Amino acid sequence: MVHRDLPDGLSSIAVYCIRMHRSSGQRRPVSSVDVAAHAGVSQATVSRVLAGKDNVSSKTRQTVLASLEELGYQPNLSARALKTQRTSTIAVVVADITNPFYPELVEALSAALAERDQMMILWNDASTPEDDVALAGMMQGLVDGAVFATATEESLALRRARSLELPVVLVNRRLDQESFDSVTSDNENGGRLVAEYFRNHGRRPAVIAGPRTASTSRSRAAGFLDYWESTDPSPSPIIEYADFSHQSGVAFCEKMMNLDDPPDAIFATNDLTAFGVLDQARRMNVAVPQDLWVVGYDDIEMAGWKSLDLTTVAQPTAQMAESAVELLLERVDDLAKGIASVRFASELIIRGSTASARFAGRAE
Amino acid sequence: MVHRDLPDGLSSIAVYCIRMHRSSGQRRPVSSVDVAAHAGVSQATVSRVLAGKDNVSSKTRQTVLASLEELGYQPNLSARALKTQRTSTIAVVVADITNPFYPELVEALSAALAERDQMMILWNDASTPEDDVALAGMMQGLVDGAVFATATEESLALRRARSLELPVVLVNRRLDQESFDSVTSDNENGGRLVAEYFRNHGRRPAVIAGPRTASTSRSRAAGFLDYWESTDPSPSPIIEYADFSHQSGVAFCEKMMNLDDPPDAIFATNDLTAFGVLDQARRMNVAVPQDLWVVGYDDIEMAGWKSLDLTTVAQPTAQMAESAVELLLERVDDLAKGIASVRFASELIIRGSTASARFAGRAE
DNA sequence: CTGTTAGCGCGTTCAG
DNA sequence: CTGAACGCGCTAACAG
Repeated sequence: MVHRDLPDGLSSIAVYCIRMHRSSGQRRPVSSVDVAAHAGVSQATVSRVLAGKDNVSSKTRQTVLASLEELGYQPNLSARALKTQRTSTIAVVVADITNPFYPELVEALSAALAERDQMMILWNDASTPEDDVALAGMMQGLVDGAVFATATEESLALRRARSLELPVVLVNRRLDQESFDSVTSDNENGGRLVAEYFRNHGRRPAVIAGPRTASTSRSRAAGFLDYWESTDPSPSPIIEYADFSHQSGVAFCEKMMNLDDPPDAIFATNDLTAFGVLDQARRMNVAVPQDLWVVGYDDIEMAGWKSLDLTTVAQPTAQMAESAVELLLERVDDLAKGIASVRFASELIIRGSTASARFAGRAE
Repeated sequence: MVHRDLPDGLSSIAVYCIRMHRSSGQRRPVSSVDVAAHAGVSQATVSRVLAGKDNVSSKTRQTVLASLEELGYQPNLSARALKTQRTSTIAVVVADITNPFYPELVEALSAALAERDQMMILWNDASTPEDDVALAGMMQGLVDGAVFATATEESLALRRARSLELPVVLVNRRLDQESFDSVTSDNENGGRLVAEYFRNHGRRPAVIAGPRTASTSRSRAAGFLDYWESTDPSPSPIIEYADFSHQSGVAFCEKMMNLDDPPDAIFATNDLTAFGVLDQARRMNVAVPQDLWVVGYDDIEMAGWKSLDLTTVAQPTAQMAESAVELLLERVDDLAKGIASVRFASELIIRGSTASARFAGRAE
């Protein structure tokens, strides 16, 4: 420990020494007070240097920076948060991280947050309802806001967030009443693109959607059906609402292929379910795309794998994440600002699970 | 606000009213002081009730609980952390969340942590090196410990953690020098099982491993090669170290199939890479399993899909996560306790990418 | 330009 | 059994 003559820093030095002494057993991390004592300045000055304020002489600044370095100081974030009422931490709420769409979204969110020096707490909402308590606790003073990637109308967590007036943004999903900022892609149009594609190729499709409670399911299915019905008065395609799992696709495909007059195209409102459809088709020796076209939604990376090679609708995940984080941080700064809904365009990506790209050209 | 006659609570009440007043613009969350004022007790008593101490009369306890409920009190976790030096938050460090093995592990960790009332901060280590600074910051007072799922010898983050004396446990991977608790499955034996399986079926294999810096790659490959070389003095199989990506499998398979004397079996030390091998085989019209056997490692869920149907080595992910969390929390309680290495058994799961299960019976 | 002071909300002595 | 007082480490307002 450096010893200096100080005008009035004695008390600080005393504190420092005491701390050094009792530290024998359990070393405590170095605090800004320790640094101040070491540098022979007041703790406030250390704080100023840390904050990069300009009202510090360059000489003192050097001294402090040296002490900072030498002692290996790291700010205590809890203390800072307590004082500033800002944690620089954002919660990301996801229902099922094993659905491979979400890791891609989470990664994009993680990058967008890191870029803005925010930490990320991942909350797995799939768990039991009593987690609600923990969730509320978490939100109180632990995070500045939350990104919900799997919002449903009846989500407990979301209601909690609202009652706590926690800044929230919804990505991917949205709610009927626009009480939160949201970032989505144009799901209606995505569904419409698929319907149009099928229609132009004379296909007779069926649809396997996710749960009705998810806006993505509803919008994608609605976009599909609206187009379909508007272009042909004949009976609507079979549509079933299930969940977003692989198994749903398996079960639906089996059911369809066992019909007397099976459809020759299946639109799944997410890729994971579409993979289930592909799997079951393979198991039942139904040739894809000759006897069955399969289209998914999300364009997750696996959709491009040769073994799956799935035609699907792409959304700009990275941009959506970026936009969501931006919106959220704006709301953290100003809770009262107007609600924004950002919507990105979606795009049909044609692969081997439908006609070859060559034929698909006729789609438009 | 309920009004009561209080012996000495006046000052508290005053504080409470002031807060109510200036809250007009920006409502602040209710604190334990607010609750105390409302219940007509001291803040200390509220704290005692919250902590479930027994030295509170049941009458006061009722009053306080009622106020707690009525005001919708939520403890401020930053303040608690500052006081107790415990955040009840654990960092989970992962290199590449889009590798589908990790979401499964993360989910298991998330469940194990939730069960013990711990929050989870997800840290994506894949990012740039300057994140190291942020990482260090994060660890200082923000988390009680960290689970590293992707430890390599030269990991900056890990070195940081060590220098901060942050409690750490490694899952899945381990380091050469045993300076951290670790939980792995028996990777050597997993590799051995695959080698034995190939040997018993007269296959001439090649191996595509992950990076040398990852213990999983090394152990799995070593287990494979050790067995292979101990049972036959002829030239060792071709082995290549790459990364854990899908693309590595694609590239390796292409290279192998273009050899004059191509191998008729490929062992990839993780499933994602094995899928790449399968994809490329399909692209090159190499029949699996007739002309090429493919085996992966991890047994992620997709390995069981009909379109992929991959023979692989399974490890008990959930148990590993459980064990890791347990070990970590023990160390949080006692930083000085001895280092533990837990190792789980691994198991060969035979699917369609090698012989059918019927033939595979001969493996043992 | 710098030091002193006052809390942020909570847990924990120490009196009574 | 309960209340007053203190301090965790930090930021910010106020003096000088």
